[in-house]
Amino acid sequence: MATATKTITDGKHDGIPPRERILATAVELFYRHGIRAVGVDSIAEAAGTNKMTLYRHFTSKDELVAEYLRRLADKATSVWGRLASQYPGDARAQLRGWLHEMAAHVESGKERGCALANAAVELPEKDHPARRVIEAFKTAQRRRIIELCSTAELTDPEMLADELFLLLEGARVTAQSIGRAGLGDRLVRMGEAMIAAHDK
Amino acid sequence: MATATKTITDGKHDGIPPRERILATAVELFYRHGIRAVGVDSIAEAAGTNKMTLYRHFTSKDELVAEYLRRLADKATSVWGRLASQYPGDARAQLRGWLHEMAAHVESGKERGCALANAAVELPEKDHPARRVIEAFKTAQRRRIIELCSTAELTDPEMLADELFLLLEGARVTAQSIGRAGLGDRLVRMGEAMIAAHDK
DNA sequence: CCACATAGGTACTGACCGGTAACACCTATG
DNA sequence: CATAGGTGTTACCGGTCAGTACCTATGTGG
Repeated sequence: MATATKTITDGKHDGIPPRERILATAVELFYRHGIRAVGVDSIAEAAGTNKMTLYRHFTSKDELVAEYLRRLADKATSVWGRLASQYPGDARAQLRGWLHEMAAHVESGKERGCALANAAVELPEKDHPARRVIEAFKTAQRRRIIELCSTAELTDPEMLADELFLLLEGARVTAQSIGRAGLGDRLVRMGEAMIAAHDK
Repeated sequence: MATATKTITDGKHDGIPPRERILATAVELFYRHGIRAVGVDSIAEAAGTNKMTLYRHFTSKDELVAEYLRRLADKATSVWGRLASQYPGDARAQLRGWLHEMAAHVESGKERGCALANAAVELPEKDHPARRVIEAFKTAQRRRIIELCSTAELTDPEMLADELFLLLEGARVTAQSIGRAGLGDRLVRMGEAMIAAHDK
């Protein structure tokens, strides 16, 4: 089991500091196998270091998990800026761009759902440090979509935003049970139809 | 930890056979705390029995998990029959009835998402016995909704069914991260709007 | 050249996990 | 009354888990 998971940050840790290697490895392993399924030992080893060094950078596994989610949340949040600069001043194009991007992402390769949502399933204890990260991210995400629908001057923006938000959340869970064949295209069609239905 | 989880099937196991008590306890504990978080020992103890008896009825924990999911899948499937007899010959009423029921369920009490979907998140190994149960249930569920939309003579039944299906799947995951305050009402509004949009 | 911080390595603790062996019990049926 | 099958109880196995103690590099800045 230990030898089964090969080094992630590999070659020979090219001057990348251990904390970074550990986090990159955590992103890979936690997402792929689940948080509870991956031990800190496996992460340390796959990151080309050891448990002691891991515990010098993270006070506990729970904290490592929280950091792991924080990292993914930041990455997911960054797309809004990219879309804003890609379609400046065009809120609706940004919204549709997000829909298309998510649809492609859901259907592509190694999708295993939203890491934040998955973590919420795996960690029901409501005082877990990861909980704050998850709730903050999802709430912000929803707010952003509402705002986008609003500035795009679509009717009933909050309802449309919820429809789109839940549609995509649903798609990402469902991909894990039913599968993701053709899901991307269907997602785009449904999303576009919802947006069109809220055109003024 | 052992003493923390009190007996589920309690009073004094009123002639209920151990297998039944174990399964009932598994439904409770697996759903509430997650599958990986609950040991077979806890289940046996909370069921007022012990590990040996548990293993006399289930060949492994994985099999117990599969049975636990099978039980919930059957229960969820049974509502279709109930709705059919409640609104005989009226497919659209059955569909709307399902929507309302799910909305109420999502907002109510101790919702922690769909047990089947949660299990898919917790058990990514694709050869796990639970996987077959999950996939079969979700596929059948989707098919049933498509068929209902179809016989209700709504336009583009497959797309509408997917919209409703993903909307509710999304709602159940989201309830675990953002929370479920007011979600039921919003769910009904969105679902009704989707159905209305597919009226001929 | 030394001091100090950071990293790697090994070995350990104590708890828990899934699963099994051996044995005592209790009840129902012959 | 005898026997048999389902049940309860205890103890154990090997493995893994999160977390820590301790010691040895290695490198960097004074």
